[in-house]
Amino acid sequence: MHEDRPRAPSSPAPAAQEGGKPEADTAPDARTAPVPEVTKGQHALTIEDIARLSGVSTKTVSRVLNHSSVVSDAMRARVEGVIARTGFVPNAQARALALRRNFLVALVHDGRDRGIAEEVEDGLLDAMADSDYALLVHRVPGFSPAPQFAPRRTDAHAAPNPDTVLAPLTRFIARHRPAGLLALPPLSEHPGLAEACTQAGVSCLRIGATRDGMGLAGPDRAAMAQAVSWLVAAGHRRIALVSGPETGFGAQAREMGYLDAMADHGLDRGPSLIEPGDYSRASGLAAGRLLLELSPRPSAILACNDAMAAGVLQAAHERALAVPGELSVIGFDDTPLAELTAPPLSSVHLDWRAIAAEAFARIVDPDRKHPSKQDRPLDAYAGYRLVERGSNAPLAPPAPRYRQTTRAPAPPPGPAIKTPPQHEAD
Amino acid sequence: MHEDRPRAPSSPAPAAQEGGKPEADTAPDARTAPVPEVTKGQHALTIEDIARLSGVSTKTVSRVLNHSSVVSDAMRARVEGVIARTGFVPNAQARALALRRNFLVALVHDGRDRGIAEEVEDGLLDAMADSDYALLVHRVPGFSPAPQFAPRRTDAHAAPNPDTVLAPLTRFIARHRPAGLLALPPLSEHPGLAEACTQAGVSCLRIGATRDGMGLAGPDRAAMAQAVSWLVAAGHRRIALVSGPETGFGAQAREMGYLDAMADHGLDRGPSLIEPGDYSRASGLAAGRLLLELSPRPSAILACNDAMAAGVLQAAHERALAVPGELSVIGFDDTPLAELTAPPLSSVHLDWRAIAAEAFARIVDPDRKHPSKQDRPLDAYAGYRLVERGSNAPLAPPAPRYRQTTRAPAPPPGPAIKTPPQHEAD
DNA sequence: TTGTACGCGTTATCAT
DNA sequence: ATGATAACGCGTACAA
Repeated sequence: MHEDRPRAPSSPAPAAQEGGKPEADTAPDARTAPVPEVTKGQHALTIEDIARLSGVSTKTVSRVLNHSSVVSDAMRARVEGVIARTGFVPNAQARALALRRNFLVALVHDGRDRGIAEEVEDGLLDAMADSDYALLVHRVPGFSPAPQFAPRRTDAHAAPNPDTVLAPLTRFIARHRPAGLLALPPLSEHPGLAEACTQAGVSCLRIGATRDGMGLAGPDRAAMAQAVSWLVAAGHRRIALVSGPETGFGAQAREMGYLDAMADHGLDRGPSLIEPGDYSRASGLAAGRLLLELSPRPSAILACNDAMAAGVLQAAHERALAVPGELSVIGFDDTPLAELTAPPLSSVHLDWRAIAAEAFARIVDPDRKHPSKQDRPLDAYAGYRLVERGSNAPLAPPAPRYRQTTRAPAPPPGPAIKTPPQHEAD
Repeated sequence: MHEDRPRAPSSPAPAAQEGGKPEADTAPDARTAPVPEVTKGQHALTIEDIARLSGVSTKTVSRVLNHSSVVSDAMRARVEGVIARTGFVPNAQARALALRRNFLVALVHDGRDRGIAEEVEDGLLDAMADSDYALLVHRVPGFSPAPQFAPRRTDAHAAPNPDTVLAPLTRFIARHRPAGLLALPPLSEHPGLAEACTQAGVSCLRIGATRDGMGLAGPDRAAMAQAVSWLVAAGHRRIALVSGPETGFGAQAREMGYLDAMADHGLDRGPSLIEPGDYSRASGLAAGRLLLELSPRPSAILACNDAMAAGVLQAAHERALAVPGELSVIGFDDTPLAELTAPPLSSVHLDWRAIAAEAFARIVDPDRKHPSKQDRPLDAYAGYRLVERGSNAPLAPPAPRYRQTTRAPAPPPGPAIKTPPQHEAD
């Protein structure tokens, strides 16, 4: 940074003088002599130190570290003993440089839709917990599917000004060279993303349904269809949907699931029962207001994510509608916020953590890294289930005449979180 | 990884043959010949390529990259032109190795209290957006202050089994060598954290108030006191508090702010008005239930974070208490979830993003990196304000019969989000 | 002001 | 099965 300047006042002393770190300086032989085995707080240990302490070459230590199958057991035990005693940890940067393969996984999002971001991040951290990998979190400006950044509507398929998202992302990749990249929706739906990553030499995993069908998606369509069926089984007939942005492919899958099930049950699925949102709470509130004004009011509203469902709850609150007494509300994704609403939100749980774990596995495992196998649907891995909290209930048996005051007959007291018939899609 | 094994089927071809990347192989001179200037999709460009393309030495390119002040303008222009044309980006790992200083900032948390984690993470990403740095997110097992992990209560000052948190963290640091480490509460209150980081050679910034007063804290105490004063000005007299875990120093600061203000206003601050929580929604719900059973019911409840405030909202919902009509609820931290509750939660906004930005600045800026200057209170940087959403209101004008007082003449109605007198603590 | 030789910590090649 | 040597990409000391 400040090379060639008169004098940098930061580091008090040159690193070479800091500790007693032995280096092959002029007379390497003199260094085989007494050296404190556990050199704490001084300069970091290197593989060379371990080699010297073990009386072997650096390459042998390297082999031990990399679990090479050719080292003899005796040698392995000796080296591992020294490593354990000294607490040596190999330097990830140096390994990355030599291997041309970094021990970083990048999670890339656009700063919105935090709900599933948390789930995926947690799942990744779980998966990486005992590995050598670390998690890089990166944010890019965000692109069209989100309405507030879409000044003018263009063809949904058109690449929306690739420079603002792809160019910075490419620079990020080139700079830090992560082993793999995980893109979160809606970024994962960016048309040029996969190719940009491939060109930059990192394997790209996209989370969520994508238009090319290669995203790491959960069974969105089936899950939403099942949610409708559950409501129907609970006596609901007039079931509305707050859909996602029509530019989003994942949102489309969920909407299709709704349409599937409504058709299967022979229910009215007129357009008025579907209000589009943009995954934000505000849009859910707006949609909820509209839906609750419908002439025969829906007795249940499904939302394509939890934030919009929270907005629907708010709309119900505004109209003094009892939830779940007079209105059932069900969200989607089962994000942490679902248990923070009042009442706690029932939600369709998709196992984003498992999907994240699978993504990590594909990045790390050379076999799965093969282009033909990576970044494709994951239906086999992730199930779904309805997590019932308190925002849904069976339709009250006594059909309401005009304003029959037979208030919700004390819904059956059950456990706060009930998980009815788990449907593992496999 | 798979060295010495018979044959690794992963990489189809040795890297050396992949592209036309010129290397000083046997006859370096032959390579000065025609080379496509923009070599896309092939092997990554190095500083050497840029040097050759610009007709200068690698060191000159390095100087340009590092904004050294000794390069001539002509030379700088030439090199920068080539860099821009080729889209070259320096390899962070190689720089880290040479500089012995990594371009990573680690954000470390224990997996809970996601609210402020998001804010801090966003603030960091903002601050790092145009820098060479990247954000590493790491999770450690979590330690005592959180009740569910505290099997038996010991002295709050005692180090709670350092091995489970410090040892893995030390390994993480040794492995990835971040330039700096940001610890989130409650991890930031871990007694041995700062020393462990210092020993490992990374600068450690702790977010939130710490017992030694060196954490990067906001004006928690003053902000909470002000929150009480705002409620008093709105006519409230019976104001309850859902406090944080008494082992947490940050939570203590907030509770003290409450006590300060209650005393200043000469109000009852008996222990029954304070219910302890653990920052979880469930604890807020439990505390809310208790507080709402009090004989003269509190007209306002403050919570030490937003999640607990959400629990209080739920408790009010259970008792069919109108919020804010019959009960005002105010949260703390102003996290994203505040606008997802019903009604949206008024909350005391602490500028965690600014605090995160300051933390990053201290990590990057060599001047601030000096031990005597780093990791100390930040009152001067962060202000606070009350973000009014919809969960608080003036006490209903029809005053109680006995205590007829001319208090609080219906504060002026304002916009949904009002930021009353900003108090910059400086 | 610019270039040369070497070090950073680790792994791969090729010998033994 | 193990070891010497040369990369990996970039920065620095020192020379020019």
